[in-house]
Order: sequence, then structure tokens, then C-alpha cells
Amino acid sequence: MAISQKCQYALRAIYELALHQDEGPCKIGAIAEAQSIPVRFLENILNSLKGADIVDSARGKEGGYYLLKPADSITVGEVIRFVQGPIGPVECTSRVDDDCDFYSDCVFRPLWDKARAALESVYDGTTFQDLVDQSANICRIPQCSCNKKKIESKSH
Amino acid sequence: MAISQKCQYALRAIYELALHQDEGPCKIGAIAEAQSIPVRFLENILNSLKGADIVDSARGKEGGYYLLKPADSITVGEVIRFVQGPIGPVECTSRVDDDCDFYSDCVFRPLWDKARAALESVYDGTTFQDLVDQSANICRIPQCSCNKKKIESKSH
DNA sequence: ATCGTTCCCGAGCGTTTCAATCGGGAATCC
DNA sequence: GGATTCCCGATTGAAACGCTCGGGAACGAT
Repeated sequence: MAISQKCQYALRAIYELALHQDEGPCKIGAIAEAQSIPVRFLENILNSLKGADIVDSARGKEGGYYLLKPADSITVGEVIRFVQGPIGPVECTSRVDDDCDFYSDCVFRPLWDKARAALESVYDGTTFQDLVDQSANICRIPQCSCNKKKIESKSH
Repeated sequence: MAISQKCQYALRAIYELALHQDEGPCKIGAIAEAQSIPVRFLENILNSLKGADIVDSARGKEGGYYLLKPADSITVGEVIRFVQGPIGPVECTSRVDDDCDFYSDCVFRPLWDKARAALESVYDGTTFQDLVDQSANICRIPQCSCNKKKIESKSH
């Protein structure tokens, strides 16, 4: 299963929230700008992510979105599964009730299983904290406060 | 990138041809029946595979489709790439000229690269001969000659 | 030569999915 | 009560997908 645009937006948005996790809620406009995501679309995405207990939000001035868990306990895999369903190269191996003519006799099933396992190991083995740690430039908005932090921690 | 129905049909068809490789051309109707593929659709698929120098065909009575190479030198990966393009979890990492805003700065790129490498290793590491060797039941049509062969070789 | 068999080829079609938008509503804070 | 910000469902437009269709052309047998 390819990673859809929507899912990539979700991942980037959560990554952005992870960058700013200890600064209070992020406004949706800021997230959208930092990550080049259409605002109204991002609205849908973030709202649906609330159903996964990954993010929550506050309204009014100083409102915005924030993570419900520390970044090191949110995996890429869990976000992908929530946004676009089971991870895997083909649909039939992710379903129990399968209308495929081949069932477990399918010659290709071991192959799909191997591919799925490989993908899951990559996606489930990466947390958003890993991504934050790996990022060289931190935030793409130069004036953003998170970049100050980065500079400070470098000079230590 | 998910494996499309069309691509699965292509793989199953080539597998079927591999089963019967030393028996002359296979008629498209037989392939379609053995692998539960809509005939007119399979027609499209097999014809396009001729462009990849994987199969060729002969017309008239005793005509049909056959593999141009031994089954152990056709990989699953090469078929997938021909039918549905570059292997990978997202499009942007497969393209050189990329209209993504993030280019090589993308925090997720290492992840996509890992995922792609994992998929490629699975798909490029499997030949159709591997699939034939692994198959327990050989052909799904009980009366088919390839099953006789199987029985003979078992009794040896 | 002609007839049956089989492949050949491009055009078309209905459905679903995808990405994105829109209008208007409701909570929160000053 | 007004500014700010999130909330929610409906809708749209375009593209991809799975599949069908009609008619044509090569091959072999008789």
C-alpha cells in the first residue's frame, strides 16, 4: 500500500507538533505553513487524528493542536495504520475474510507476507522522537523558536 | 506502492507460464481459467508484457503465449516495475525531478528509502522458478498435465 | 483458397478513490 | 460582544482503476 498524500500530511503534521511539543498548542495555520499543507485539508486530518488519541486541541486564542503522548511513544506505523489502514503490499493478505480464489494456497502469499513484515518493521521501528533527533535543520521556518533552541543546544 | 490487481494478474500469468514452460505455448483461455483472470483484461496485460521481452506469442492453432527467458532469470521485481512503475512506498523518492518542497531535506526520506530498499530486496530476490519450486499443488486445474509430472517426480 | 483458431490493438466506460474545498457553527478568552 | 481558533459534514473535480468491446490480422489444416 502506497503512502497517500493525506497520510504524508498527517505524518508531517505530527512531526511538526513533536518539534514544538513543549511550547503549548500549535495553531493549524503555523503547521500548514511550516509543512506546506493545504489548511482546510489539514483541518480534516488533524480532527480525525483526535479519534486515534494521538493529538488533541484547544480553542480560542492561544489554542491549537498538541500531542497527547510523548513523541517517543508515537510510531510512524501507528499513524499510517490509522490514516490509511493496514500496512501491506496487497489488500488480500491484510484481510481475514478474503474473497480471493486462492486463500492460503496462493503462491504469492509468502512473498506478500515477507514484504509486509519488512514494511512493518521499518514503520513500527521509527518514532517521531527518532525523526526529531535525526533532523538537521529542525524547523523550516527560520525565525521559529525551535531553531533558537537548536542553536543553544549546539553551543553547549 | 501497492501491488495493483493488474500487476497481480501479470504475476500470476507469468507464474502459470513458468509452470508450463517446456510444453509449448499456453493459450490465453487456459491461463485465464487456471488463474481466475478476466480473459479480455489478460489479453491487454500479456500483450504489454511482450514489450518487456518477458513473453512472446504465436498465432493460429497450437499458438499461445510463452516465456522468452528461463523462469529462474525473471524476477518478481522486474515484472512489478514494468507493469506499475518504480517500487517504493511514496512517489517522490522514486523520481529525480521532484516537485516536493522538501527535496533531500525531507525528514522522512531516510524512512522511505529504507522501506523501498526492503521491498526491492524481497521482490528482486524472488524469481518465478522460486515460486514454482515452492508451490505444493502446482496447477490448480486437476487434470492438467503439469500435475502428472508432479506425481511422477514424487514417485521417483 | 478458405476456414477455424488464436492472438492483436486501440478505444471506451462505469466506478471508486483521492485531494482538496466550502459554508457555516461552536467553544474560548479578553 | 467580538476576535480568535478549532469543528464538522457535504461536495466537487480529476484521475486512476478494472474491465469490456469490436473488429482485425496472422497462422495452420484441409
